[in-house]
Amino acid sequence: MGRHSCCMKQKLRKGLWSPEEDEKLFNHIIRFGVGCWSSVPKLAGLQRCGKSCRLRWINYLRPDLKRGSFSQEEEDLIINLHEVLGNRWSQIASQLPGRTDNEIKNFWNSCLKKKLRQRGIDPATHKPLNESEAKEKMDPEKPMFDPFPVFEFQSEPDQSGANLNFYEQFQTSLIPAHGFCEYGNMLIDGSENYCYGESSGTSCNWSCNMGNEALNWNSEGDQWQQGGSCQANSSEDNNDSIQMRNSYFGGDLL
DNA sequence: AAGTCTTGCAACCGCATATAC
DNA sequence: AGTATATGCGGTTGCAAGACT
Repeated sequence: MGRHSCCMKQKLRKGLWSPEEDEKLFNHIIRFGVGCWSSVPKLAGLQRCGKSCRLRWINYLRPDLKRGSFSQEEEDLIINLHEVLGNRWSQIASQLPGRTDNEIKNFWNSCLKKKLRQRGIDPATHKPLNESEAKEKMDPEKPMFDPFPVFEFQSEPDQSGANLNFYEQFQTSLIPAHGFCEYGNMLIDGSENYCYGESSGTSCNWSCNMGNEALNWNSEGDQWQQGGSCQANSSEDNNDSIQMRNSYFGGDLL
């Protein structure tokens, strides 16, 4: 026996919304704003749970929603973002004004997946299908997409000096040639060479300006700041390499 | 015309995280 | 610090409409 949903507990309405319910919810939020979703149904006179009201507003009633089919630009953007972010629909949606995560998720599942397969691309890995299949056969245990990729950066220059610049290693390792790379809460646009944002929780501040060589990261002692080449602080053990792990869910550097 | 299958979308469910107390 | 409640997210389901036989 599973647990009862909030609607079951309170014998609230479920299923499709009627035009009357839409009107009540819309009018309420236009007049009073969102406030606390759990109190919205009561105040708006609806036999729905707050969760249901929130979803209806976000996915359907919001005035800033863009209606209609996705443009080619939006389609390309979704594919590029999905390659970097995976199924993090809300983050993808945040890059497409007027589109909801639910809408994008549905569009991906019903349309884009098919299109990519027709082009011979595996929608899960964004790699050619035969390559993905071959890898799968070689090692069926190993997932195709590693959600916790580990990147290594050399803080000691190699013989050619090619790794002198820390952020260039960072950029080469993490950022696709074109498209986006998300690192924690930061979003890097690979084509424009910039990033922004800061990680969540207790620490981590970011500001990168790759084009003009500015790079700051400050996380309570562990820090790399720079003007030119990187000053990498490996606080734990002064290893020759710095290992950065991208936390898939939380976004903090470990 | 009627029945079945497929597709697209709206909405629900359960879980994780954030916030309040 | 621990618990309860609210919110946000992604996966999944159910249904209506169109396509197909």
